[in-house]
Amino acid sequence: MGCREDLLSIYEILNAHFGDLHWWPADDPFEVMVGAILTQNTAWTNVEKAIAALKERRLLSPGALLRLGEETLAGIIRPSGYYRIKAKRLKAFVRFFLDEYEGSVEAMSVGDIPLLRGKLLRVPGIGPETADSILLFACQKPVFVSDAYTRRILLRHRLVPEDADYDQIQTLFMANLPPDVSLFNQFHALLVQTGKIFCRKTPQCDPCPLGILPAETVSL
DNA sequence: CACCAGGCAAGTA
DNA sequence: TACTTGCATGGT
Repeated sequence: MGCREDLLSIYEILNAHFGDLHWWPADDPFEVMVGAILTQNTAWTNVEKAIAALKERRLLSPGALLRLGEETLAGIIRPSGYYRIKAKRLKAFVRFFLDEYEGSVEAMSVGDIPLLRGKLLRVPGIGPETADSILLFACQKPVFVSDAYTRRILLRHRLVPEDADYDQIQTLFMANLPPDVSLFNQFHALLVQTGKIFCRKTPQCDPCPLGILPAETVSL
């Protein structure tokens, strides 16, 4: 009854149901990082509008964003919500990215993971999930990304206690799965996809442990 | 109309 | 340390 079997079982079920989701939806690693900041507590459809607005103006590059005024940037990313604070966060991240790595994802991806994660967490506006999303989806590091859906799904399946925090949930996955970038990528994508459809906040699937995943699925 | 969305940081006690 | 609140648009 180890949780390892549960996690592998969930993965197999969801993977069979949804197939390859090939995340992150972006054209290049820098767009991944920008998207990771813009999607904080925000519906992805809103982020798409903001990304599109940046692309239309050819502003989706570290240099362009560095030169752009914060107020101007805020106006452009307005549809993503929290636009003033996100403009500040994007500017802070771009300064970090250029100062430390000259805007090179390859340069950033050299060196050990805990050190890089620590540096990302020092950038104002980058917390655990945003840092881990950048590490996994932009830098291709074997880091598991947890999020609100991951937490909710595990809670409703009673696989973690109510008070489990981000790091505990991340550790649960990383201690029980091989450190494989493709696996972590697909697993996170599957959890988000599942969450959007079967594990929303209000719809009536309250503390029900098993009705969440697709019908023929679970037997945990 | 109310509620939610792929968080994070600052304020309070 | 442990809660609480602000940030904000667009979809259901």
